[in-house]
Amino acid sequence: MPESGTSPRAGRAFFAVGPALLARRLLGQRLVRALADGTRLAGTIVETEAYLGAEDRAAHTFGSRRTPRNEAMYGPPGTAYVYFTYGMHHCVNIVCGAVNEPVAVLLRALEPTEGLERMRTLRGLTPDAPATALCSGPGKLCAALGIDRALNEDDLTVSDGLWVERVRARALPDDEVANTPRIGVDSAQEWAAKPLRWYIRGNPHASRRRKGD
DNA sequence: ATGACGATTTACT
DNA sequence: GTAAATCGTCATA
Repeated sequence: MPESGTSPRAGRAFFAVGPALLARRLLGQRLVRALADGTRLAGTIVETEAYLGAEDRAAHTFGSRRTPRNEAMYGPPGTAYVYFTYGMHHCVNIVCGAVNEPVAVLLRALEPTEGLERMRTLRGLTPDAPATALCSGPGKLCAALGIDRALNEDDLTVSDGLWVERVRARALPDDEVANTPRIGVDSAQEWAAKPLRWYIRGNPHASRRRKGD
């Protein structure tokens, strides 16, 4: 596959854990996108959120809701769940847990490492745009990497278009990670306050909207 | 068929 | 800080 000289691709076992654990373990790993023309884009995952499925009022699968849109959430761990929202943005999740357990991790921000010029083009930004403007939010990240619904339901353990590379064998130490409530789920009542968002402390590429960096 | 609503971003007051 | 942009999806009828 197109991975000479790179780190090993994350396989099924890496994703077959609960969403809170996967969200935590994805930090510091590399998300890679191969465009149709072969261009390789990549970035270090610096911000994630866990969505806990049937019990989680903020999740698309709350109450075990199953529709054409969220069908990917019921796929095997390592499946991409890409959805379109607000009439203009895409967001990408990685399904985890067990088969038929609709839980996933939303990828919220990357520190871009490969293909920054192309990312600027895809984002519609000028060549002098700062790197921190490229992937510092779930919608921005998808635009910068050319991720849309064509990738929905892709299996990241074998996909030629999108995968995760394990650039570190162990999770980041706790003192380098911050944990806060999720963004944009204020209407989820008691679930809005649960600390299910993680980001690399002090990293300038994370989205920022709440107090506490 | 209709209407309300987003797991957001950007531009403004 | 507030508001507009913009449209697919889903519940209701």
